[in-house]
Amino acid sequence: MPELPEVETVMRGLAPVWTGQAFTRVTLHRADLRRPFPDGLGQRLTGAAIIACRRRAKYGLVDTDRGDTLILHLGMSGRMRVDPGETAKHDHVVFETSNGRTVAFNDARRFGSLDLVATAAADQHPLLSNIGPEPLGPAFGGALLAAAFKDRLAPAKALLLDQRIVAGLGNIYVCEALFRAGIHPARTGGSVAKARLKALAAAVPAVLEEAIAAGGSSLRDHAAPDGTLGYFQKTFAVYGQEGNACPVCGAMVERIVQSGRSSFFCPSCQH
DNA sequence: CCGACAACCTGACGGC
DNA sequence: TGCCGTCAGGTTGTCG
Repeated sequence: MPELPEVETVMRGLAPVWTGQAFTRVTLHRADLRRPFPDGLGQRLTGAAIIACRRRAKYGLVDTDRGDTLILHLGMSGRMRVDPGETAKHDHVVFETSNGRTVAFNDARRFGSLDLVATAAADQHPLLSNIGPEPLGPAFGGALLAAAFKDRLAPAKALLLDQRIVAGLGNIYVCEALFRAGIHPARTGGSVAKARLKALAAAVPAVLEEAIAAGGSSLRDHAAPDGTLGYFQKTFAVYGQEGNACPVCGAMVERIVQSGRSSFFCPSCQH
């Protein structure tokens, strides 16, 4: 569910609630999500002060003054419920902080995860060590895409989804970025023209920035009554638009399945 | 090394 | 109303 813009929005929402506060209580309602929680997670966090809330790829990182970093992944259905009032079904971990606030990690499908690692070694942790550059950072661009796509027979869709090439893209924003760049999702990486790669290098940060801006505005609205930080409503040009008109040319948006996942595209705009 | 696919788990939705 | 099949934003391991 949450891709880079959603995780970014969640961490920006968490930052003012948590930064500078200490965890006063961490309640675990189960021992695992996708993987077992680290040993002593609750005790190791309790009493620790939060220095920073940040993001790397689709992971949220919470640095503490004990030299530990909590690494959280929202999986497909994870949300952070701020001051939820009552505990709800699938509130697996509840964090209380010294400012009297409560945040519940809710994850119905339990594909999410929590890990606690040394801050200094976080980048070398197996979860993060093989992840490619941030698409909103300086290392991302046409040259990187050209190198990653060169001679590849895998479809462009699969390459953009590969976290080792570029961090944080998921099914939605890959579909949207390919649409903007005019690249058919099934086109092999190696056959994408240089000009299209350049367009793609511009489209990727553009769609992400717009999504973050939309998430930020919905965050200010605090639309969800329980303060849930998760993903936000946004309409997409092609994602989920099968059978609807392409916003650019009016042709009917199509859906194909690649590696078991839906790809949406405009057959007239994308080649 | 590369690419496809099943598996993990629950909920929402459409059809009958 | 209820049951069943299908699908969902991610990641990881296995197989050919």
